[in-house]
Amino acid sequence: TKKDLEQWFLKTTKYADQLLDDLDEIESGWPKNVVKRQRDWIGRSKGAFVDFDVRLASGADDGSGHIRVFTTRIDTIYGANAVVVAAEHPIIVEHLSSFSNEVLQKIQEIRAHKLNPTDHQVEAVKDGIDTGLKAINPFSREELPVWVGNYVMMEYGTGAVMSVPAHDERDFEFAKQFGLPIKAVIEPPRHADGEQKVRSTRFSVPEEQAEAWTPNEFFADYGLLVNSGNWSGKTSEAAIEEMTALAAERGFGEAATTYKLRDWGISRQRFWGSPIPITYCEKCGTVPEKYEDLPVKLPEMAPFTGTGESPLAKVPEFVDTNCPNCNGPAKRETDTMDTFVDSSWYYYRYTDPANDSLPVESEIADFWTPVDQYIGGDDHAVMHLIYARFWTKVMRDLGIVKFDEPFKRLLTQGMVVGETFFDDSSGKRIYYPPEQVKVERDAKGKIISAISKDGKPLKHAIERMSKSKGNGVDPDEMVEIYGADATRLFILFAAPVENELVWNEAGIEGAVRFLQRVWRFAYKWKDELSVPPAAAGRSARPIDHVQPPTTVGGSDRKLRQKTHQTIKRVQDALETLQFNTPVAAMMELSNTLYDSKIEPETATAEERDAVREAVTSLVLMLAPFAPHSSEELYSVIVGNDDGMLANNARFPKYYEELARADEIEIAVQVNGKLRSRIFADPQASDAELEAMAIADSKITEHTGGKEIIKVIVVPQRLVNIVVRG
RNA sequence: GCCGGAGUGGCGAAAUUGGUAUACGCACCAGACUCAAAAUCUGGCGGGAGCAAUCCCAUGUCGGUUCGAGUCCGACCUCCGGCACCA
Repeated sequence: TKKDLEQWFLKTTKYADQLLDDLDEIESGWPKNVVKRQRDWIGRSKGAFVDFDVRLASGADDGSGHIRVFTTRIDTIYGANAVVVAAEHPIIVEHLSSFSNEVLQKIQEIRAHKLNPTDHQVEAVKDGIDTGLKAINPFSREELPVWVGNYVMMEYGTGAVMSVPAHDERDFEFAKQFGLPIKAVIEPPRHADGEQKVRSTRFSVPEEQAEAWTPNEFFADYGLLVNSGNWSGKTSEAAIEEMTALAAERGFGEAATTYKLRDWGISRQRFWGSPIPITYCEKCGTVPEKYEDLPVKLPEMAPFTGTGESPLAKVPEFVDTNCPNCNGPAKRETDTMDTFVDSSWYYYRYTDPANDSLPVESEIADFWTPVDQYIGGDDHAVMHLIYARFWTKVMRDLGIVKFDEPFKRLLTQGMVVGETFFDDSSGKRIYYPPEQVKVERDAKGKIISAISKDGKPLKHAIERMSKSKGNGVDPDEMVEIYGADATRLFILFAAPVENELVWNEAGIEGAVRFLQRVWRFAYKWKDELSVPPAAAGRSARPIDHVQPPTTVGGSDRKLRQKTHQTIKRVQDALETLQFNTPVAAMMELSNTLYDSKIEPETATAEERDAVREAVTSLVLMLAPFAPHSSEELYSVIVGNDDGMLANNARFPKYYEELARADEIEIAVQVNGKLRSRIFADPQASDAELEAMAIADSKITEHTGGKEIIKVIVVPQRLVNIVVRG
């Protein structure tokens, strides 16, 4: 069909090495598991191609050439007992007429099973048949049978492998299944004393009978070559290098690298999407649309064909066109592009969205990109994030951008997930909404059993929320009940962004209470909060709501200290994209405000300033987390409704000297065990701390009558006294 | 099977990266207010012993390094995720 033969591809494989190697460049800014998945997906494998000459069953050389296999273990080639090819391999197609019915039937069977994998069997059973063809091992000149095997994939490597059962698990299984000879040619390496280097002892060759011996286990590690002609005695590493070189020299092979990554098939048979701007002319062949006639526009309407062919093919006004080259009759390509094509470069387009002659102006793209921080779900780890990286490299090669990688840092936020219940006895999962399921739980809340209303026992899982699974939470409902701010605050507070969040409404009340506490406190101090007239005047300069250090000591001191510590904590956390801990820090500040017991009626001038500073800072820091409440409270503070932006508000400034404590608590340990705490001036010297610690009454109880061997002082933190006796 | 990641209270989670484990919140218990309830406020809240000061044990398990380990090293157990005949 058209789909098989006329797909449009982008040559991602051409960039496979760059896509893999450049990961090193961005690794530090990307989540580990995404980098790993990309590496696996690209799947670079270094090895060699080796050509096996083909003979007919009669032994005659019919000139049908050779079968090329890919192997990473050319050092094991003397152990090959067969060449196994995929059912779709050209050599099979070529010789179909010469095969027996039995062989033909097996080939059909394997092909059919591949097209229609009935079940996802964990362990697929090895299957295959000897075709009768022969292949000559170019190293040993041995004649080997050519088999068709269901475990060889046409899509990877060359679609043909040399089967070395003693040193490959799959070949081993295959050989056992069909009683093929198993010959060991790699021996585990040994130390000089004869002890095996490789920990596994499941494979060892009894030396005197190595030739006749059939192992009952395979050994897949590197080792020393045996039974390999002149190569015997070499290490795997050396043999791989030298045998590959020899193959290249003699012309029956070469070093080769293969990838799991495939070229990117971008053809889609849809009535929507970006058209592929190509026409097919009877005279000129495949001709791209003229630059000035771009973009090609899709018709408004297209019928569904039901045949798998693009609906656009049934729209003559679209399909029939003139050749951009000779102006003769021509047909348009009716496939449209994969949506990943668009998502590969939308972020560049954002920088220059109105440009009608270019995707993006190079200078503008260079100014804004690469993207400093990209955020998305880790479901895009391989698809979108590889395509976008590929696209960027192509743009770079076209001279549009000057860098290799589109996203310097990547954050994969976790998803909100919920419990799902389903019945899969029919083979398909039929989901039941949680409210229709009777659930029995143990003391820890773990599900013991789940039964549907009509009495069916159900399986359960925790999955990404979706309508079809019935485990979704309606955000509007949450907003209705708790408010948008509390809902948002709770989600941010409940867990680190990258964690999955199992939805549980229980905690959301805490967020509501916190916002209410802040709100109540601010209103209690309403009349005291307004900014001093000097600062309130509108100016182009941002308003600093935080005053530099003035007072030292006093009841306001503690509050100011907490305020400035909180500012630092929130600021640091936001810079590293942590959103749960800053919420905790702000809750602490709010608690300190209540604990301070400073009342508007009785407060001193310094206390009023301290409270104003604390509340204002809290309101400003809350802006990213609870924007509505924050704006409302801010209007109370500045006395107008223009909002933070118009008022030039800025994130509160933190002063190191104010954040610093007057007195710090120092842990005192004896032999590493906490025995006491002392309070000391932060400036106290190590010697002073040591003296205080040794003099402490709780400490003398533990050190009395014992010899002090040494004392470790960690500045600002602890003193550890090591005693003996 | 192979490859990653993670195991801390009843629960979600903190811990300045080797320095006072359990911050903050939820749930729970008690008290205040109330005719009562809700809301709010106050106190408690890892386990064990003790009237108490205090002591012992505890970050999946076992061992190691260190004055000191949730954090580093080794082995194992469990859970989650990815790949799944990739030659």
